Amino acid sequence: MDGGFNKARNNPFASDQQFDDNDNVSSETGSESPTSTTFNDMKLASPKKGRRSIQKKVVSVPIKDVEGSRLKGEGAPPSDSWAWRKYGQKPIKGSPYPRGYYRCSSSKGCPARKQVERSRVDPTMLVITYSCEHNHPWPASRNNNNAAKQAAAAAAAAAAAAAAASEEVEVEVETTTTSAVVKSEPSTSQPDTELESATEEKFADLTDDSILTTADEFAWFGEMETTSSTVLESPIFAERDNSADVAMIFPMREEDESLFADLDELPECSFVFRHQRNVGPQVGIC
DNA sequence: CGGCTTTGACCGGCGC
DNA sequence: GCGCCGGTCAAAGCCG
Repeated sequence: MDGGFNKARNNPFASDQQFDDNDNVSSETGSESPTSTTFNDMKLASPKKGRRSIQKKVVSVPIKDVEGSRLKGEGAPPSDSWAWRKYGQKPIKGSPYPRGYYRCSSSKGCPARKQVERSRVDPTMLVITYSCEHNHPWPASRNNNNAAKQAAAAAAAAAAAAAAASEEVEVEVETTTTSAVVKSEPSTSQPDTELESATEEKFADLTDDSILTTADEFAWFGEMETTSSTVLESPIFAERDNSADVAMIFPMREEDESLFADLDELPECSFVFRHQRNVGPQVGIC
């Protein structure tokens, strides 16, 4: 127990408690709008330990969106094409609903996490907080990059799902290596039940839509396509082409070798996507 | 049998 | 210094 906990303390994600202090839209504040999504670059300000940069994103999703996906109890997270393993649940003070803690299980060592709880201000809304770390050491070997990329992809998917899940999304992210803005206009024709496929849609368009480059450090993400092939091939995507302009924007990776060599210095989970009608590129970084 | 959920306990951070 | 609180661990049980 205690030993295990100490190990957890080595996890740069641990002790992100204080993020809430800086995160104005943290679920703790209950100030998030029912359809708001925020994605903040959280930095560990611990004066004692090495700083880690963690991004946190808060999403509010109508519960009806998640019901039928993987509902197995209160606060069940919406399916976002990535595997999340629940590792804890706690009652939160001030909220009648418990908060569930999930960790990405899509790949080993995936750093992505999320917290799911019902909004105390609107019980019909589910507040999902995605978090991912910056400056997380990447696997040195190329082989391991796949896992790392999957981890990043999961985090990216989380952000993408968050963006898609919200009718109105505005995200601003700044990292040590790049800065980006994510905006998502309300998807007027998107049925609530499509939340589950929201993330997939992003990847779907990626396969045949424009692929742009905003930062070469995203090169690794291009390969992620292969790991998400099943998602990319989802028939749902075709339908969405008309209702929203969704595209993942990736740098092409002719220089994979060199790029991966630099992964140690890259933000852990970075991706670029577009989810806005008739608008420019959007970027989500986890 | 492996993976996931549940649940109680533990620890660190923070406020008072 | 103490207590509260949030986040995580890990054992046990469940499920496919």
